[in-house]
Amino acid sequence: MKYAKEEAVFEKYISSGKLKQSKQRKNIMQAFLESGKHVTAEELYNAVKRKFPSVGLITVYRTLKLFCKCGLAREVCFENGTARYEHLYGRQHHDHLICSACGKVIEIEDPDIEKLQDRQYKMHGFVPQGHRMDLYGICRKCRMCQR
Amino acid sequence: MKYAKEEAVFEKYISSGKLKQSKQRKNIMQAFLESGKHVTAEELYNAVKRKFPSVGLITVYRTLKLFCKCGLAREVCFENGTARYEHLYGRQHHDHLICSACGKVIEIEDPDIEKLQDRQYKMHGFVPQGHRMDLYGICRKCRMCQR
DNA sequence: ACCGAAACTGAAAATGATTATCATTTTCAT
DNA sequence: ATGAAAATGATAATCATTTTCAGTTTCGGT
Repeated sequence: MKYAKEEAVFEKYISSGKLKQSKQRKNIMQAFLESGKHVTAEELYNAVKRKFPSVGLITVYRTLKLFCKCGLAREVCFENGTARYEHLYGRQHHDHLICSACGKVIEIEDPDIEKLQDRQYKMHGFVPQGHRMDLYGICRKCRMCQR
Repeated sequence: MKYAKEEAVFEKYISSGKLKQSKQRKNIMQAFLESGKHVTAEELYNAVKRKFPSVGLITVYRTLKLFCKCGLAREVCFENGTARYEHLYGRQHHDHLICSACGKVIEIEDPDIEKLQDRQYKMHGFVPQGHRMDLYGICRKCRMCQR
């Protein structure tokens, strides 16, 4: 029961709507919780298929949308036109520092920036919901190798 | 010659590569420079077509990519899978405050946040290239109307 | 445990945005 | 003016994602 809390969140969401449980959803959830920082629908599909070959890509898409609705995940899209899903629950919120050359993504946290973001929300009369911040640059290694 | 500087940037880029000028590119550029904050390729296509019905959507796509390469524009994608192009030249850099309910986008600037971002770049040994920050929330108006 | 309505699934087809192909036209240095 | 190189635009292709729909599963009420 490693992910009891996450499962509870999902089950609460399921029962609050008129939704139903299914083994597919359980399998997809398990694979998602074990996955790394930012998964593609397709990547998650491949991970699930290793253990449960019967699930379909379509169901993975649908289930990821559910995760977003219940607050377990968030959809973010980096450069190319493919959506990635990020964990929202049980992991620290973080921003991204991305190397434009090699594509490496470093997760960063900065409480001071968060404070200033809150200031912006207040100034404009917004209720904060969440944010994303991606810093693009060139990492040390790529800078050394010239190209 | 309202946009002389922007045109100069583009021409410099054109001549530095082995590229060529064309009336389509001029027309698309004009429409882009007159456009609002964040245009879709399709929106720009429609704007251009009003004055120059002969240009094709494909050329608009290609030309927008050129604008990105020469530093006049930047591609950003918000929620849905459609890319939007943002002015990079001759306009202040800005971040986004987005209402999740009505979709309104407010442009914000905060020098203090920029400073902290630079600190992050330094801490990780990155050379800064640019960033994007999107703050999601609910605006005052949407909060009032309950839904 | 059984039943049936409602929800879920997965395959195939549809969609929407973007890109590749290619024959034709345009640009530009000579 | 000429010709090579690049640009254009129509069509077709691609890629990620969504819709459709017939068959399957879930679950509350019996």
